[in-house]
Amino acid sequence: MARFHRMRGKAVFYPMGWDDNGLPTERRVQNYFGVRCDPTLPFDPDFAPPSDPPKDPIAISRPNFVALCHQLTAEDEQVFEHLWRTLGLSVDWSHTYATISEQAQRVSQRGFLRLARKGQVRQHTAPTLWDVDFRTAVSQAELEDRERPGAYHRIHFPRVDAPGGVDIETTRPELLPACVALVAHPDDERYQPLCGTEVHTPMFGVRVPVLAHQLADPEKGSGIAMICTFGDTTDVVWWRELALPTRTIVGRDGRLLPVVWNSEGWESDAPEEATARYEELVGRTVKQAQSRIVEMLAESGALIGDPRPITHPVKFFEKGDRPLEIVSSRQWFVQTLPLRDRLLARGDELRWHPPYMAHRYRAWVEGLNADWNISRQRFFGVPIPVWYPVDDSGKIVFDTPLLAEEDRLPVDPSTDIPTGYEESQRGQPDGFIGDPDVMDTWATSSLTPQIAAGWEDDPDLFDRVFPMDLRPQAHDIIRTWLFATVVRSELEHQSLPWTDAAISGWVLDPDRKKMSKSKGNVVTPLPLLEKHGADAVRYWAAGGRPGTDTAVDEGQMKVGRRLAIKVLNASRFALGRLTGADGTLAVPGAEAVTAPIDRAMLDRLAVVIAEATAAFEEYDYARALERTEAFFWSFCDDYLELVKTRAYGDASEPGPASAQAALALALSALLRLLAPILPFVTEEVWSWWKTGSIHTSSWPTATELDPALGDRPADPVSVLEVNAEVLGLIRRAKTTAKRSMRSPVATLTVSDTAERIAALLQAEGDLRDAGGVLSLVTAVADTAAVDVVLAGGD
RNA sequence: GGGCGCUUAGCUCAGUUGGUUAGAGCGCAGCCUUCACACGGCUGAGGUCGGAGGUUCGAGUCCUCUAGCGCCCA
Repeated sequence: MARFHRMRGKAVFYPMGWDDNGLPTERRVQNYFGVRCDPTLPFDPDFAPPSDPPKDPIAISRPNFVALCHQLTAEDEQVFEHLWRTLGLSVDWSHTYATISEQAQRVSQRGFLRLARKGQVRQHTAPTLWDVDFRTAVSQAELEDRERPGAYHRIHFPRVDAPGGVDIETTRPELLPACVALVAHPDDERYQPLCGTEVHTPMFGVRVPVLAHQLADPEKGSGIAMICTFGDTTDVVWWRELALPTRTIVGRDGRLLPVVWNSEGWESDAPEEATARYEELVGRTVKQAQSRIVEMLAESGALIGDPRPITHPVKFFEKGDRPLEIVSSRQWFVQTLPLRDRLLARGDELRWHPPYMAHRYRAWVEGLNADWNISRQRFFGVPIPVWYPVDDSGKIVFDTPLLAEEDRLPVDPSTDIPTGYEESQRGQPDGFIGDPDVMDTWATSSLTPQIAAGWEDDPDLFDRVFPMDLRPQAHDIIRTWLFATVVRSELEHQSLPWTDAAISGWVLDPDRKKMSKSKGNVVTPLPLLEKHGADAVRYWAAGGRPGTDTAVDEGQMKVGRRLAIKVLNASRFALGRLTGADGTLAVPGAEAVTAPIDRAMLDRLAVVIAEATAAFEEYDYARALERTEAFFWSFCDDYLELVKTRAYGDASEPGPASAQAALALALSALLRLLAPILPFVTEEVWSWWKTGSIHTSSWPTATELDPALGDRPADPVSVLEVNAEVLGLIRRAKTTAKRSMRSPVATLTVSDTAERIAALLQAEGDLRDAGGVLSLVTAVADTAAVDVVLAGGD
């Protein structure tokens, strides 16, 4: 697309960006060097990673860890740049950016501070999706559901003030100590009498109310559920809407936290039993705690019947290995829920390629259920540019954060000092403390248009390129990269960040399976580029229509290579005819095109140019290529064969001059039509007879053929098509007779309509030469027929 | 459960507003090597368009229902 628009005369701004901050880099660094980050350790200026990564990771300080991240991403970027250059991406490498660079950090932190001052990013303590292995919060956009085995456990809750009780069913019995209420649907007659009463949690003796809420599903389990803080996102909704207390038992490491029963918030009518029971659970992982509590529930008689196995969707961090927990923690949130309508309008305003991808965006925005949590408890990322005062008792005052000044950016609050303080006051009473978190990687990559365009650093560039024209990306990150970028642009500039989004599919393995490291079916591009050549690989890639997944197909790469070689050979022929006896190029002017068949070929070419141009304008490079390629093959197979003999003639004769002029016009246009897809072979051929790069030449237009075609309308019956058809029949006759294509035809008899016969005879000489026809007989008839009598036949 | 996409020759896919015998490439078969191309050329065989019903003079192409596959969201 960049090459097409550049040839159309635009100054194309096409930077490359490396998104190198974030978890994937951390994980790669851990595995590559055999280290892990322990932020409590001091910086070791002499640390060097061992040459062989040890089995047990070495704990290193955060600055050491971050240094290794920078080192490895720099190496990886070299590899990628080499790859993209080999592939022939026409990137302006002088505008390369990286999301961890100082400039990107400055933009990212500035973006954060602008929102913070407007109150559009705020911190508060809230139930947060939490990965217990990575020990970080994650956002709604990073969730995925995975089907996992589980079981419904039926548990009896006795009433407090009356005999009897109620059975609930839960897949998370280990959260029983965190139960804060039971809930049933308000219309569920079975439980209406219970609503407003209290029950005891079994074994822990905690009084919890029975409440009604429309989200309780009468069909699910026994129709009444226990609300725990927090088992899933529905618990969070109930907790918020029913104003329930919080009883947190799952820690950030995924293990059960200590609880003092009968202390405030943990009131129990059976504190001794609760303490004894909980003793057995504390410190265990969620999974371990579950098996133990089920045993205890069975012993105590509270478990009714056997657990009933089911398979159900469980929420995971997309990069995680264990189910997410929900913990209450202090995080920074970008407001997205109040923006929903504006974001939907922006989605409608954006031009999507293909258009149906707009549905993905709409579904995502309509389904938003939480503001965007951008705090991450990780190490390699852009720091949140905030400190907090510490009061005289040593307590952190979160409500009055100290925002960094914009002219100081980028800052790292863990080493930099807020204005008005001294380093000695860090962590001290009446001092300050830095926010320890970094931002979600999407919080920075959502600003890539601003980073690339030099927002506030280069106003001239920014004015010229923002909003941009095109975001190219795959469909899996519509809800993250695309969505987040729209959010930030809306908040900061009240506009779309780009007018168009071209959404690609995935590259699948040769068996049409999704590539994954764990399956071991990853195909890397460089060996394919080395084996088939960049033009060939690009040809295959260009066949992947927008939005459609495409399997790696070496067969298609071979076809692409054949096309490239064909371009070389056809060009060699055409240019050979345009070279005079003295070896210099001699191209007759366009007005020399007089032969009807030459004009017919150019008529077709004019249509192809229009079609390819329209397709590229719609970002449909696949269609543009298809149209051009189809024309090119028939150009070679039929037109070149028909005019070959004439083209060898003397340029001072009208016939040869017409053919040569037409060849030059067609070759010039064809090379340029193919240049965006096959940049290397077209540039090579261009250099044989033109000055300058084909990639800065002008895109072909139908009007450039006007000097040859005039304003004459295209013939209703194409001289080229009729003659190509008859030539095909001659070839068939020769093939059937197992004769060489050069063997002569004694008599060719063609019967057809007067119109088609007339068209045929417009190129009689060419047809005779190409088919080796000694005698041509034509007849006007209602039934079309072609009879080929080969000479010297047996 | 809601939504989106796909289902056309052995394989991968085109078929734009419904209109003459449904196209391409790969693969397959056969033939052809001086004069652009054997890292080739030519020719050929092979589908009635997932299924059912409907609208229409006419449907792969519009509508309804239905099956299977994939994806997104809940």
